[in-house]
Amino acid sequence: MVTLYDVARHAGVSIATVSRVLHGQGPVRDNTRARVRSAIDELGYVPDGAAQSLARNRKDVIGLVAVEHMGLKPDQYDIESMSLLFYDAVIRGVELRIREKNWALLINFLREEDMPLAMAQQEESVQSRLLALSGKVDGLLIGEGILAPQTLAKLARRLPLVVVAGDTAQRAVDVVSADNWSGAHALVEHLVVDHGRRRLFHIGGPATAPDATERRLAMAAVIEANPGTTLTGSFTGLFSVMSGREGTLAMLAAGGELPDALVCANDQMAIGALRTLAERGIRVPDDIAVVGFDDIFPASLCDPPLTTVHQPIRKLAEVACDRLAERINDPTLRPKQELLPTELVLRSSCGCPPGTMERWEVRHIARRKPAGAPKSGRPLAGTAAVAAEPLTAER
Amino acid sequence: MVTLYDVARHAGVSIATVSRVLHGQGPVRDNTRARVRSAIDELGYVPDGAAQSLARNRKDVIGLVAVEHMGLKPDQYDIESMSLLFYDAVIRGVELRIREKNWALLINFLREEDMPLAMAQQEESVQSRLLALSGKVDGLLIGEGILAPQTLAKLARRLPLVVVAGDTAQRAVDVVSADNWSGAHALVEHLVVDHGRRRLFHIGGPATAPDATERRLAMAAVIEANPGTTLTGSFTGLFSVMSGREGTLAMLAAGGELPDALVCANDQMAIGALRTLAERGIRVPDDIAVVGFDDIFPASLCDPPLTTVHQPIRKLAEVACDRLAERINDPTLRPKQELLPTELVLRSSCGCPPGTMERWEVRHIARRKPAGAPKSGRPLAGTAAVAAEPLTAER
DNA sequence: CGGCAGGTTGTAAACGCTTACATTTCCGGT
DNA sequence: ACCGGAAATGTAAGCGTTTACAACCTGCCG
Repeated sequence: MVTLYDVARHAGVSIATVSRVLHGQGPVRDNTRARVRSAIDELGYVPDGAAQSLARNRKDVIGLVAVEHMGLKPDQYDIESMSLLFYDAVIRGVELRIREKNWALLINFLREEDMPLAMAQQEESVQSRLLALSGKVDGLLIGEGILAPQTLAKLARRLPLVVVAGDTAQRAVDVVSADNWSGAHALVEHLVVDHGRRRLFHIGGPATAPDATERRLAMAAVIEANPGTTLTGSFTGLFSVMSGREGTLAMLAAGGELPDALVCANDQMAIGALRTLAERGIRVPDDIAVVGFDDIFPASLCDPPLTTVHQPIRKLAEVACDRLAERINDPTLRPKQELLPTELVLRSSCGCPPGTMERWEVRHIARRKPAGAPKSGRPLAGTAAVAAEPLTAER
Repeated sequence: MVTLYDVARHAGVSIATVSRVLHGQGPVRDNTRARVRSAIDELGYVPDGAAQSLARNRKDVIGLVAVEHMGLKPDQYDIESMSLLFYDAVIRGVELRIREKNWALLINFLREEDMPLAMAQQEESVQSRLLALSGKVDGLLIGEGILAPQTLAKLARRLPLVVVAGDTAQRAVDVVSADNWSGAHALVEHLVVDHGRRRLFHIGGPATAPDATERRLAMAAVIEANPGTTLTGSFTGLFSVMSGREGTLAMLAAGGELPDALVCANDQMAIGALRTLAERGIRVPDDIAVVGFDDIFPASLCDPPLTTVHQPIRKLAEVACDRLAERINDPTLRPKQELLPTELVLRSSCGCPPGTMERWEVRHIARRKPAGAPKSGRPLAGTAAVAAEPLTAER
């Protein structure tokens, strides 16, 4: 390994001078600089990142922790077919932003097998993974509601930390999220008010996902605000295409009259639903409307194109990075929670004529706290508002 | 910041003892261990990664450099709609593998704006980015044919390095790729032999992408081997949905009889083609067959479902990580090139009856070197075999 | 009771860099 | 020539770990 000393010796100067040349600061005579430069590339010298970090007391690396919901059996995890797309876009957005700052990005996935919130032992293992990670970075971007709030707060005390796409009710840490509630509210309202769909079925996300909870609560709010509208049933999925299929099958198995609309907590599940309905010969949107959330790439490709809510992922990433940078600069900052506006994307799976496809920015809607909002220790479970309705297909 | 010294003082021992407790090696009396342990979590101590790396002389971090082809204008880069999916899956696969080794993953995207191979100045900037990166990692996984072979070889001399999805003709470095040639060969042969499609149009990938070149050459080989088969034209795209659209429009603009089949170098472009054809009222596969490559998630969702070639991405990632680990252990190893088998995925866009959808593993096909194989300095351009055919729509 | 082998703990030297401070060199003005 | 000060360069002290080696116990045997 070539070190500063080698370069210095080769150029006949001291290591301080080499360092000065490397960083272009401090006065160096032109011909010295030239000598050092040529020594550097003759030897192929590259500064050691670890040593630099140690000396500078900063690493210029931030970490991103993404959460992945998966089937119960670890071996069901099928990378090839299950790009979640949301975090993929977040990763790209973050990378795009931090390269301007000359930082590097360390990524880490937390899969559900890693984090059944129930099992203390595994929670421990997640924590130790995060601690190890935290030794290698200057700050952490952390997805969703992986960790119990107190754990999060504890981690935040040790390390600059911004929660991405998490629960903005969290007041002890920085959070940047899309406005899931308003988006979902606008979406369901569109179904109910504009298309007159009254009988709704919900395929929700995992209880551990705060965004899924937001969407569920928004749906409940619309139902409550529109007499005559009912939730005919719901199903709790894992955000996967397969979950969408299972939820749809559960809905059909319940028998009775078909609901007017199927509201899925994300696009993957909506896609699973579309395919399952197509197999059964059920027409969308004629027999039943289907909507998703996220506006992932394939959403515009299905048949019919999926009405959904667009998440401002790039913006999300940018804001999160900037917030993290601020916090790294000044760890004493008061935590902020920021909600980014979402957009309704009307395609035809909701009943809109094909080609509507305009995007409407969803204005933030002042959110009325649901009456039965849970104040429990396990945060964000918050199914209360919906669970009050009869559930025909609960898992 | 809490250091080893703080812990040592707090526990009334020396830093060496604390270090021993941390790593469970070297004999430590039980009650000392307990004292240290409790000091550690009272103080919330976490070892500093930089200092560890420096002392241990290894970083336990590897880098992944992904290549992204994009529109000419940087601001066309639209994260939300343009997850490339291939590297997303690679990232997941790599992360899954290296976590077993307790390594971390540093990711870096090289976008085309970063690397117009023509412009020496920018090539410089890419190199400096890679050098900076190389100071922070123990080894590098590097995508595709980003760098000129000599640059790659130079980098490989400094740092353990494995090329992922690159050109296996490269003999100076480790390469792990899917067998693009055999996959594309089997796919096109299926169109020609099984479905009797004779007049083919090609929408290819960027000249800088070795996999695109492989696919193009395989197609040329099938055409050459089957008299009566012709290439009616081709278009060079950027692997994006939009490119697929443009290619299709170019094909249509050329006028004359519609080709029998449209062979796209990846699924995104095939999807763009499908949508464009649908708009024009052209039926697939009745009027024209369309096939893609990669088998990304949305490929099974389009209408009609896309016949394509499945890439063993997870396997690719695993093998690449293992190879890198070997090389890190022993940098003197002779470079190996490995080709992973691909699978034909027959859906209905090629003319197969719906529901065929079996996967056939594509056996490796002994590849006959194309006659006009370029030995030029600019590697992998290799359009020769196809360029011999008349091109109705070249860009 | 001395000595010795283990087991246990402490000391100090790296690791490769940055940077405050000390030292030398250079230059123009007298 | 000489001097002062600015410019250029060198010296050395960290940064927080790991780890070879030295030093110290402890208890047991002779």
